[in-house]
Amino acid sequence: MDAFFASVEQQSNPKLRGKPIAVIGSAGRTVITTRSYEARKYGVKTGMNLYEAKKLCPPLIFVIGNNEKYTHTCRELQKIYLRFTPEVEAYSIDEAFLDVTASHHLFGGPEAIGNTIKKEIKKQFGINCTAGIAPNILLAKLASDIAKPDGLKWIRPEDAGSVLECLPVKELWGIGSRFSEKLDAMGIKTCGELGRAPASLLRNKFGIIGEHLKAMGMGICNRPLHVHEEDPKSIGHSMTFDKNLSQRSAIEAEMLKLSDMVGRRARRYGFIGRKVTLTVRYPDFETFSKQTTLAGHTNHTHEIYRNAVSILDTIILKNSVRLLGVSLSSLARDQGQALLFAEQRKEKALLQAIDAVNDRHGDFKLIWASYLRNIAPPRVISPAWKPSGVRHIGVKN
DNA sequence: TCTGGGGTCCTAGGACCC
DNA sequence: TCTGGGGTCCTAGGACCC
Repeated sequence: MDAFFASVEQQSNPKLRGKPIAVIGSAGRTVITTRSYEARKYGVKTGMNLYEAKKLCPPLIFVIGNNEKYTHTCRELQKIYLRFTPEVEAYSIDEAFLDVTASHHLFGGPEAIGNTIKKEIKKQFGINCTAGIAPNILLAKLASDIAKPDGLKWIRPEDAGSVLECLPVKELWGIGSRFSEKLDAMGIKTCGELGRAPASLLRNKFGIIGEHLKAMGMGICNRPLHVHEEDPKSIGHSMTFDKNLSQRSAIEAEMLKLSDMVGRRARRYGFIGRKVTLTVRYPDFETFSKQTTLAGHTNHTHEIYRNAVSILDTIILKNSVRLLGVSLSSLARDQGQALLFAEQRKEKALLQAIDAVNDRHGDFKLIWASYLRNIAPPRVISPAWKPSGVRHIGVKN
């Protein structure tokens, strides 16, 4: 989708159409999540703080994101894609890969599919999207980037070389600012140059990734579509506070809330984890994390919390805290293993009862009193949200 | 009205084992 | 008259993505 969150907002509120708008979170400290094409002309970028954006674009209108609208639209979009092929990977909340190798002839070719999907989305939701067609997803992503907004581009195998020859390496999916700087320092600026660079040189400099880089420069990509949701590697939550925290009690209350959110999501999707990671960010943005490995797996709120606190006990905080994060990793599926101790069985029963209440009446309806004062309004949804699996968070089914 | 939140993968050093 | 080679797991940090 083109400027997905912003387009949805402009569609649902006609007064916003044709104007520079930016979708933001409701928290005190928030950034631009998506900006309309009208705002892009002024140089407003994703990740910018509001002050900076307003300075660049004085008429900019801030709109607090509405997660339900975006997730609902996302799910409806999946239905459209599935009319053309079962091979659909929901890559993020506004992006999907469709493998139409086996089905395109039924619909008049890939271009016809792209155009039909574009029309159908425009008709149903009033929003624009861009389709990229190519022999692999690296080039399909590139094609859609080139064709944005409201476009359709087909990079045929025989055209890949000429498209890539003069393209800056940074334009490729997987090459960010760091790699592009390092490549630049080696005299490699374009994909053409990257594709021709000696494999040994890239390997010495970047290890295994160096070989991937060369392949990318040549437009080669063998990544298959992830049609079926894969088991997650980690489940985590983090939060930037409106005001930096310095009191230990306030920090612990936030850690309990984050541990509860993590545990609840793990329980909902049937995962247990063996590593707990605590992330801390200071006001100067220095950020670090520490993790601990548990004796066994868990998804119990207080076991996650206790381990996070034990990590905190090993840290001498040198300043107040801007952000805290709690994450559970080394995940396994919860096979309902018997719990050894009566205390654990009791806690499990308690958590099941709490989860049942919250499933029925909404998140945070039944919580621990120690973080009662910490319930913040929901943050704007991560664009990496997926319509199924554990990334499906914070929104009612 | 200074800088969000959700992830994945890779690296490199150290502990530990046989 | 100096100290191998194979491996696993753990940890912290960095790069990338939406």
